[in-house]
Amino acid sequence: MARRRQAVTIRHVAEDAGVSLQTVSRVINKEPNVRPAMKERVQASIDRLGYVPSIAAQRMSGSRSYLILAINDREKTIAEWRGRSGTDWVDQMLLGGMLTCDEHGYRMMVELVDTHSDHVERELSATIAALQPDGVILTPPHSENPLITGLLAKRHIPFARIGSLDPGPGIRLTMDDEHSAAMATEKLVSLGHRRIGFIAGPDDYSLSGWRVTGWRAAMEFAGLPTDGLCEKGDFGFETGLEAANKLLDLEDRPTAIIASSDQMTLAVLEAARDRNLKVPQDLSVISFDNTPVVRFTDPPLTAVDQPIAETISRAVELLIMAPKSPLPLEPINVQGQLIERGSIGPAPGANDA
Amino acid sequence: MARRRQAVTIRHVAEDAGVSLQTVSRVINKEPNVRPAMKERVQASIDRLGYVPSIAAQRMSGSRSYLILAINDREKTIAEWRGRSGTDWVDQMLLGGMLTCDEHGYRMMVELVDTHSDHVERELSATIAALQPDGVILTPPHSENPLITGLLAKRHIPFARIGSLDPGPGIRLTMDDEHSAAMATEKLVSLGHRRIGFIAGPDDYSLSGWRVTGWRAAMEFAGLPTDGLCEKGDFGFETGLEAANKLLDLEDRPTAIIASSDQMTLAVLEAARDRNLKVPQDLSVISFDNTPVVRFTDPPLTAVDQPIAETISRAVELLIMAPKSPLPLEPINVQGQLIERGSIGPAPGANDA
DNA sequence: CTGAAAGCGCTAACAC
DNA sequence: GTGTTAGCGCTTTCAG
Repeated sequence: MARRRQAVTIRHVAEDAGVSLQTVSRVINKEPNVRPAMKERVQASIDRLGYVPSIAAQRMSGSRSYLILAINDREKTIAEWRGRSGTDWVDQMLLGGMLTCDEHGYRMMVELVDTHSDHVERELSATIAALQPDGVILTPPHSENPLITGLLAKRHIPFARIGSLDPGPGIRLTMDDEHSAAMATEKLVSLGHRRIGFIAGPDDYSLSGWRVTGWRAAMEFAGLPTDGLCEKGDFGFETGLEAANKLLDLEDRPTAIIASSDQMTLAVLEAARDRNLKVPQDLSVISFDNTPVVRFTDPPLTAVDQPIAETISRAVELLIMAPKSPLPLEPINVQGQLIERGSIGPAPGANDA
Repeated sequence: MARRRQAVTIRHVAEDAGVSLQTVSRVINKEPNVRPAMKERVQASIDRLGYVPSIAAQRMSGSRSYLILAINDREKTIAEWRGRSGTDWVDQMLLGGMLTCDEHGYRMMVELVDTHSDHVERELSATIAALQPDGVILTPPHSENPLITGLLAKRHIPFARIGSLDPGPGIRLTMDDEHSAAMATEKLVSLGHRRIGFIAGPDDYSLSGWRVTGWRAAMEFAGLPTDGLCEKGDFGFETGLEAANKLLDLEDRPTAIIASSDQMTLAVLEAARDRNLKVPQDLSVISFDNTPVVRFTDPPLTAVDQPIAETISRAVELLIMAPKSPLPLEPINVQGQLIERGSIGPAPGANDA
């Protein structure tokens, strides 16, 4: 390959504007101590020459890399891509992350990391050494992996933990899971449902617990029982089906079910079909995620939207600002909305068959 | 921000192994002229110290950046993300691209570029100057934008053009659109259909034309007419609906329709529903793309799968090899498959109402 | 086969 | 306010 050199460097700009490299550097980095007149002259040269700083060189000289790294679970992400499940988590991350990075002259890179591997640390160290990101976004279950958070903290790399409230370093952002679950539950209560089942996510996601808490609190507030009405899955279809079957096989079966992911809700729909239960006439269903698939099921799913794009956008913003303003210590809550579609209705007047 | 330095550099490795920087560099880059014994010693130090080269430094000293850039249409991509349409084009690109990059120690970055803007060149130049990618993947409609291909060629940056057969620089890769369309058509013909409509994509995508060609050829081969049976959309739902309506309003309306995207096929389904046409009893439907949504429609869609992941993977591989082995001049065809689902059936015995 | 020197483009630290 | 100097970590010459 031809040894590619930078077409136009800071040196060219300096010569063109008749100033020192440093002054150009100051203008690029919007540093103070440059007279407006000079600044303008330099900027004019930059524009005319079409100069753009090389991020490699910037990074080399010890400044920022203008790179934000978003880390996702390797196995899960690949499985979703391969299965073409329609989960658009990564897309929404990119939507929120890339656009916000753009605004600040940053770039976002996505990395897949295997949490369960015993060499997470080495893997992550390698990535950090190679890329030198200015900030890292951790998504569950990485957000609560002490090997990862510890490494980042030790390296003094600002990072955000999505879906984690654990004390410790890093910005914590949640999508207000407890409140969302309560909201969904209240909605069903207001429709007259009294037996509302809940399918929780796996324990290694903190938000699984928060959602259960929200559901339970809303149920108790309404004076309704929760015993035996909570099953658990791993967010996937298979386990969702098992959980749904258990709930629907209860003697006094629920007239409504909230499931902690779209895939598990798909399973609820299937379980209902198997029993000739009509949704929403015989069974109301509310989902979590609001991925594209919810509009295509029969009936379309009422779902708690996860504001992924906005959450990542907030995270990016805080990470970029980190050098200037310290990271907030308090968790940040980006609230989700309940998007109503056809899968919920009034509780059936009669009891179950 | 704390001035972050590389934790362990090539210098540490050199000292640890008792050799010169150069030798370490040679080992890293798998260059010849290193005795196996020495190589092993150095590699041992690398492993022990957990050394990873800084890509910034590598890039700086004029070698590779280990970066492949994948460029997508800005407006379209953002619209799809925002609309949560379930299009997983970007995900499939990442699936194929990231994993293949990984294997070779490369990284893939996704960029959104606005083709229709009049400053594409400046925008792209800036990105290239900042990132210095070793290879670029162009997706339609960028693949055929001479401003872009010209710039890349001038800069001697290896690039791949997905979905383009135009002569000129860059590797050309297609998903064999003509053949796929013919295959879909033949399938319908074999089911007894004689009036098979086609909804083409927009003209600024070459592959739109190839698909029409494939359909027309198969129809002619079967001795069937095509007049008035080809409408056009922009891959989106709205225009798909218009096209579907036109076809279904024909006096001698088609008993089968092939549409050039899943979104347009969704529109065909809706148009059929509006007319109380049952799919597949009254109307058979075949789609292009095979995005996640096709499994959730009623009935699920028979679709031509676009092997995006594999195509991007091939492109990445060739791009990475570019310095060693010259880019192939001939186009590369990655063949798609027809995935059969419930939306096709035998042609109705009687004519239309 | 191995090593020493020079420099990539930029910014930090310091002088003026 | 502005310029000068000295690297950052690596690879590329070019010597041995």
